[in-house]
Amino acid sequence: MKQNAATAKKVTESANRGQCAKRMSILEAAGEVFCREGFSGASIDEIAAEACVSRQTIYNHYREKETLFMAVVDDVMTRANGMMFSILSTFPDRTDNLEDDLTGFIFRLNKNCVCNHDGRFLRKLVQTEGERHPHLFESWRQQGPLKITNALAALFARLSIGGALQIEDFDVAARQFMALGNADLQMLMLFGETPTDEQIESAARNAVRTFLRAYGRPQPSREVPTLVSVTA
Amino acid sequence: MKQNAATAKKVTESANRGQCAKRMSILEAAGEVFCREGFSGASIDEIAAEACVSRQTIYNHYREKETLFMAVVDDVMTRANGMMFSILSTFPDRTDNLEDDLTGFIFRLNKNCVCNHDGRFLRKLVQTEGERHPHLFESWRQQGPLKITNALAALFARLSIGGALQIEDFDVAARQFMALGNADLQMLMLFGETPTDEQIESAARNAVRTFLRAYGRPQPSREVPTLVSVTA
DNA sequence: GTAAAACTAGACACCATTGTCTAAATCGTC
DNA sequence: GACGATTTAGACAATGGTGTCTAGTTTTAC
Repeated sequence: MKQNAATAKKVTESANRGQCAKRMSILEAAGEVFCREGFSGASIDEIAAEACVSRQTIYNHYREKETLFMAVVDDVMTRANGMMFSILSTFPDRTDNLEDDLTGFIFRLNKNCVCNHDGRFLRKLVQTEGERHPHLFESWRQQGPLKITNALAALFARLSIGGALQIEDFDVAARQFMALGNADLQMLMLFGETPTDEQIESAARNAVRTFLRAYGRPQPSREVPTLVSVTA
Repeated sequence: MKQNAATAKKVTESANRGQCAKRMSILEAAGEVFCREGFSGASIDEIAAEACVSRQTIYNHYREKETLFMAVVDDVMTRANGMMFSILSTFPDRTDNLEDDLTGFIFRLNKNCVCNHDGRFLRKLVQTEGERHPHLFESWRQQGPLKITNALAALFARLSIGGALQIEDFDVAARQFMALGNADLQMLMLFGETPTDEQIESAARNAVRTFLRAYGRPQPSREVPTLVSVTA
């Protein structure tokens, strides 16, 4: 019995490993082609070639083109949301050196969620196929971007109550934080380019500097030396 | 001779008026369908139906689908750029009441360039077909968004030199101004919704308030009354 | 090694679309 | 009303894509 269970498990695992590799290969290739060509422009043959798989295998795993598309969307959304919340959990706790901590946070957010493959793919997908599949992206919107903004607002509220920031509307501040973080990257992304680490870092620094100029408490550290030198 | 020229002109004008109407009707319908379905997904028959025109007429005016697509892109780009510069010329001159003036400016910019039909169409088009036609959008990028940012930066420089703003990097400030203006609208737009005037107005107000908190000179108008009342 | 399962290559019917062609109809001008 | 230019509807071949089927090959488990 024990052996049976063990072998059975081994069988399915092993069987799945081969299948799973094919499935993942197909999903990845399909994502690439759907993203590049759009749903209508993508052909199954092209996907099969890019996945190094026969066309029939695709039809075996995913009944038809539409099913494959859904699977691709689901896959990338799940991955993107997971990454998003993972990054969100690294929001700074301490309030000493808030500028560097926030800069690091938005750098991570941009690098791993906004500018990376999945993020770009998702945005493009939502734009190109959103009208055609409204229900498909509504769930993502609810549990993705919407929750992110809420979570960010809550974190800003904590910092604000703690006295590190002076924010009246936390939701607005959260959206502005995200917007500022993308300000220097939007144009690059719109034209399909992938920003370098240096560009993302610079964008993050600019964003946080302005954000803190608007919402940070009037920095005492910078004016104290001036006063001292004057009085001296 | 005079009469000849006059009649000839009248003839061509009149002939052109009918043709021109058809052309515009086709361009508009094609834009709609290309935007909705993407290049591959759009069918000539669908465009013809939406333009209330026979398929052959489309082929008479634009030799093939690709030509039609180019014409559509060119048309919308020209119109969008014109509107953009028109709005840009309404950037505030005076520095009394800068907050209201900037709010009005970004309201106009968002309403007529970013959130309107052409703006949304162009962004979607660049995203979906940008990879397929790199040269097509490069010219637009050069003489569109890039020039806008430069112009905005120059205008901020003027305000900054005049003492109304305290900006170090004008290019960064210009990009941040645009980004803040879109902060509250981005999510709506991404999902294909058209923001209401109230939403655009509110977004503009939020954006300018934060922008001025970051870059405005420490507002004297708000503290003067306090000082006066104290001295009184 | 064997048997079952998965994969491959290619042929196939079916359908949608592109772009051409033709004959009839419509429009504007004289 | 007549004429020329434009438009229309529909037929048409050619193409390319989807999804099915089959026969043969490879992989995997035992």
